[in-house]
Amino acid sequence: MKEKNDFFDQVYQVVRLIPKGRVTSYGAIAKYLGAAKSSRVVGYAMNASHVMEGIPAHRVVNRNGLLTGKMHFETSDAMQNALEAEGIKVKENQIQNFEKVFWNPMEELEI
DNA sequence: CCGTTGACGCCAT
DNA sequence: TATGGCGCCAACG
Repeated sequence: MKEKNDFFDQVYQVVRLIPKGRVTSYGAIAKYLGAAKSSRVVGYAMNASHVMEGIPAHRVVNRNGLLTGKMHFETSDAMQNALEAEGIKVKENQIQNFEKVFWNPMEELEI
């Protein structure tokens, strides 16, 4: 089977590898893929991920730990609810202890 | 085909 | 320290 090296697919695979109860940022994924300045594209890929299954987009937030994309979920509470269901505390759309639950693909994974 | 927008991030002021 | 602007890549009108 052949895997597409498309940037989108790369993003999807990294997002799927995010452990439960952990989160990461768009920039971290982009940087991990070698496109640190293309963090926007990561977010765009997430937008398209909603048609895909197995993409825990709720575990991906901006570098501030803010749930910037919650509005793109089925409901505004879906993202926060999903995060809290995994033990992640969210307050005012912002992840608490963000640096503690932050999952860095650069350290956990290997290019 | 060209212009605008977007679930971001960094730099400059 | 806070606010604004630019860059980057892809999709949409």
